[in-house]
Amino acid sequence: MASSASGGAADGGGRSSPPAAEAPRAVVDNLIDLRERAEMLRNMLQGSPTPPGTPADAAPGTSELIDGIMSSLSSALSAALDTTAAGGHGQGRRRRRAGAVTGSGPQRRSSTTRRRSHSPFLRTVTTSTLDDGNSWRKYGQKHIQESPNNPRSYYRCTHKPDQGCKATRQVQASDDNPSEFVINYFGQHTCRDPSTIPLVIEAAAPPDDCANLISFGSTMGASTTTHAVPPQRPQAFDPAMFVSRLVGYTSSLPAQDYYRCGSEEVHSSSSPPAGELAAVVGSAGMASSATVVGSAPAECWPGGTGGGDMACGHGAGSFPSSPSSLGFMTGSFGSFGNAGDDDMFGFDP
DNA sequence: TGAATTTGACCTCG
DNA sequence: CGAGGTCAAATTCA
Repeated sequence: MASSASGGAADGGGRSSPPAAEAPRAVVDNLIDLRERAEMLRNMLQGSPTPPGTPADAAPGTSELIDGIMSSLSSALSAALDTTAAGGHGQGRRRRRAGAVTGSGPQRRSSTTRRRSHSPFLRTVTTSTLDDGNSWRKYGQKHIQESPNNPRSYYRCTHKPDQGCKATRQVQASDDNPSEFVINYFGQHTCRDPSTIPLVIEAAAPPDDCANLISFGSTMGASTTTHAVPPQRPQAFDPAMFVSRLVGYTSSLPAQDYYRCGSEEVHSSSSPPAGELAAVVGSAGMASSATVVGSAPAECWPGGTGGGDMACGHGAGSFPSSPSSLGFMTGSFGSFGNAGDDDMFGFDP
């Protein structure tokens, strides 16, 4: 309940006004709820049996309408989250520190601190190397209760100051295998570092022979698992095509082997249930057999009430079976479409 | 000397 | 109130 009881805003400079901080949160909640309902509505419409002979796109207007609604909701949600997270971009905070001379006196940190539970995207990778192809700046380390022996290190994208990239990660040595690291990724890279620029989609549509295939594999010879997507609804919205469009592919590469989006990468460590989509988003230069074992926070994926419908990264990055869910995930997986902006929830068709 | 890391204080959330 | 996440001065490194 974001109770601002603690601390009180009475002290000079105090934390940002509680109502102002609470309002965006409520907006976000409402937007999430709205989007969830829209998604349900679309599922209902798409799930309803269509008379034989009816064109696959029986109700294009309805579908597009809902798509538009959800897109708008995603954008609004993104903006709201941005507002909430940014909190006014308080800068020039000074902390009281023994021996430190602070000219303007201690100022309270503005409410930019957000628990990771509110982050729109999370995936966990177990890897033996800290190098994932991105450049990170360490900004903190802390001993946490659940594993006192392995302090958790906090990294943010090197390009945050200059490009405002919001990607962060937490690195922790594995309890089971100290030589491995458990890395939690939050947010996504919006930076345009040349080494992390994603492959550009050159073709307008994937070839027919791979339209229903999503493959999993790594560039280093890890096992490749191919999952066939049942031709459930031959409608305008083809999940596989959507994923292909999402992550891109090049004509020079086997479309099944590389799915990439931004600089984020996702490996599949296990086979998702049949009928469920999953994708590998390969990171440039990623050369480890990292496995995704994490999942997104529940609030991240409306509709994912634990039933597995929304499973951003859950169980090896499995995708939701619902196209609409996919659409929602799309925005969260990479920065594309609206360049430079927070594409966390938006996607550009 | 500038960039990256360390580290303790500060802040939010449950 | 404690745990976890972030900030930023201090420190280290290239």
